[in-house]
Amino acid sequence: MPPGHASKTIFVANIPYDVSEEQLANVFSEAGPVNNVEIKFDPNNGRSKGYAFVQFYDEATALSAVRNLQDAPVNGRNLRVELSTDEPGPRRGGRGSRGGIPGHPGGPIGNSAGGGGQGGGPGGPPLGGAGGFNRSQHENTPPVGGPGGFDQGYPGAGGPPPIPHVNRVDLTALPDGSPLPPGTNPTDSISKTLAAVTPGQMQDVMASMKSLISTNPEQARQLLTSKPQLAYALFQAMLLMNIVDPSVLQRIQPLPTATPARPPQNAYPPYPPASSGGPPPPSNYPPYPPQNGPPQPGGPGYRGPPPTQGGYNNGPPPPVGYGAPPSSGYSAPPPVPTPQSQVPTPLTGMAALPPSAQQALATLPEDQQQMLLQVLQLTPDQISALDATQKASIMQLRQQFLGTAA
DNA sequence: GTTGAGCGTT
Repeated sequence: MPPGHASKTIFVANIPYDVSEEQLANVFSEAGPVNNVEIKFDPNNGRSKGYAFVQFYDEATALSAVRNLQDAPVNGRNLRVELSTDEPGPRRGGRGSRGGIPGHPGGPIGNSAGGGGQGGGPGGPPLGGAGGFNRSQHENTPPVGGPGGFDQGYPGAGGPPPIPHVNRVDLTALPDGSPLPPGTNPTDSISKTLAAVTPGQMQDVMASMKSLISTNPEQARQLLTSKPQLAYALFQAMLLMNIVDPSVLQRIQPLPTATPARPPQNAYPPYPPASSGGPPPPSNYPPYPPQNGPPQPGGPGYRGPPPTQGGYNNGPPPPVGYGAPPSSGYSAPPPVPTPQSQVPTPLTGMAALPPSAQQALATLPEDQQQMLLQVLQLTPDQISALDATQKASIMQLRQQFLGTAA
């Protein structure tokens, strides 16, 4: 590398064997947007070699990571963090397009790992999904919002001293909420706010929240319960970004007797927000990095069994996707009727559908069947009350399952 | 435990 030109990649050693790339990404997203994480594995035993390369989008962030995350404790070991000296071998870059991720041990990690707490990328195709991070080794457009989570100081620039490795959020610095203009409701206000946020900013916020949750869960809990509007906004953002499947909503039980911490006015508003003139949500979210699909044992990329992750995600995996979206790219999450309002569960049942639609539905998991049934049986009045994005989603589903959009 | 891999060829 040219002299004076620092690397965007840092070398991280002393990583516990059971830490996943996602977890590392969480840790290092503290310094700024992370482009790629590669833990090196021993091909013979599938075990982590205890070191990794973390690539950022720019040198300043890499330096910040070295400064701020030096000796950061992760699962009981203190990370050693340095700028990486050597570039990866000459094989990188030019070659890797022949059916699969070349050589990368994307397998042993990334299925149920990670602080996200939800396995299986909902938006991604069930097979052959892209890796968890941007796999490109070359110049990559950094996320909007630019580098840096904190302390972009260069060495010697008189920056602040490295901060300790615990996320601290000054809860008192946040407003409890601001009064809404008359005639607006919290739901729309949140939607509008989200619509004004760029995908890059959204990703930054998500990364920060994930990081907080994994490093300081108790404070994350306090934050979310004391600012329910934030919790709502984050969840809606996750829907927009395809991080969670809308069917998750149907599995959320309303708390029996709610804690006092609830959204400011009415109880949890339904998603999507009912009519009202709010602008449709931004539809340009790239598919959020889906989890690495585990390679098939015996397949080219397989490097042995994944290291077991402690404690995350022991529940059943969520269903993948919503049944076979026909086209590529982002499609807005189909509106999910919530139990508490609007769709009075007109479960006329499968019988009301044409046989072909019944067959298609039968291949889906139970909860998706129910969701689709509801969507497919919306009345024209109900549909016309939705915004354009949602209508489009419904039309697409109806076209797919009923053969007609009307 | 501490600086990255390896079937192939348009």
